[in-house]
Amino acid sequence: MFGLADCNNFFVSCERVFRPDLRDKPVVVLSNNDGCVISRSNESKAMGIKMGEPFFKIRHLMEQGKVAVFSSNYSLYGDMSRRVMSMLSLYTPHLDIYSIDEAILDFTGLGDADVLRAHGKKMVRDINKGVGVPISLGIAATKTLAKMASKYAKQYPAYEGVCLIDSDEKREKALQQFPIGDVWGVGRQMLKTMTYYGVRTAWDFVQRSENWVRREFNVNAVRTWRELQGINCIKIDELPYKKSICMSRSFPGAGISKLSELEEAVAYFATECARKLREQQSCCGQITVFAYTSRFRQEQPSDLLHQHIRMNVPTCDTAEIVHAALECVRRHVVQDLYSYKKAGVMVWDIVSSDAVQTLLFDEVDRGKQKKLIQAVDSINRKNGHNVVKVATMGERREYVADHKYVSRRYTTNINDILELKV
DNA sequence: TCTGGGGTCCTAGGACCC
DNA sequence: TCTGGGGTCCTAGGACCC
Repeated sequence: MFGLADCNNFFVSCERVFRPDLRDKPVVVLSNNDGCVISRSNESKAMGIKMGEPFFKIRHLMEQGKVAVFSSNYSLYGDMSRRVMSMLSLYTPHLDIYSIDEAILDFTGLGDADVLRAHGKKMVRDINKGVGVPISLGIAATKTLAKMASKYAKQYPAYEGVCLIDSDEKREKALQQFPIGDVWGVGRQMLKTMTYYGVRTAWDFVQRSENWVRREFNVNAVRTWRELQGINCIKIDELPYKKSICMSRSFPGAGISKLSELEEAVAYFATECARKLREQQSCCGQITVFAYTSRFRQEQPSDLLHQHIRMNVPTCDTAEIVHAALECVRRHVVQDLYSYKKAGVMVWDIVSSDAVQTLLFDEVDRGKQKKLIQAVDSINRKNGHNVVKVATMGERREYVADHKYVSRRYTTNINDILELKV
């Protein structure tokens, strides 16, 4: 049996831990640049605020005091996530962290349904008490079913946060009431096809033949189809390292028009990618740079920059990656008449640092380079992020723009710690 | 005026091999 | 009516997830 633990309205819940006055109030958390809504409390969902809704469309609600708004505070959410995960790991011999707010627990051999339910309820209570974040736990024979169960656990308060699917009868009932579009693995495109064929619930879906599923969709859909019938076939890999790393941002206001500004941003993104590569002891073989103008501003000239470079030898060296990224920018004709709203750097074709294929006629002294990187990393670790950096990055420290409603970093910055007045 | 960011996996089609 | 057969590897694009 698997347990799927999902934090309810995670970012909002994190904010509420330090703002108990907002417990039963409508709350939303915004994306970078205060762009759009990415987390909603149940109360804001009930008000009809949609996931991904642009902030400007609901600003009036905030101004009327009807909804509390927060900019995203990833230092806080990341730290709260670590706390939740570390508590979750106490309740299973094996924990797979699936995302910032979700994890899969292996409950194999832990006991019968009653034991599991009691175990799960204790876990949910303990985490609520220990971290302050509400959790929903679904338990079933497959991960897809457990995910479905966790949604039921969230939906019905009587379950006290835990829903268990442990018999064919329960599975059948659960499938019959579950909209097909809410099934894990069914996205927008698949939903369209399903609707066309009159498949409305998860139950309708499993009534179809395997051949039909394979014909209309692909092997992933077949896996989902099997999982819904209790056949375990989705493996969540704990990848030792990421296969691609991307760093990108939207620019606020009119965006960026000057080549020099675009270069600064790209140099910064490339620096961060290189740092993340080294963090997981890996090197990248290829580098992609992209930038584009607003897709919402039809009347302005539009442009798409998309260039990539293959490295002779996989690298994690900041200077080398920045250099390649800037080369990508310079290959493209950047004109002042374009306002780039978003840009980013992606590094991929990633290999482990100790498995790099070297080049016989390599022109770079990699030993020397390595020493330099280590020295720079060690200075930056001691003295702060990017204290030593490539000059192209300019004076700007980070590309976070508007975050007017950001909360304090209560748990990760000593200056932001809560003060109690007695 | 204002519309996020970061990932993985699969597939089709082309280039190549014998 | 007819066009050989069987492979691998690579890549771009599209699907999905949070």
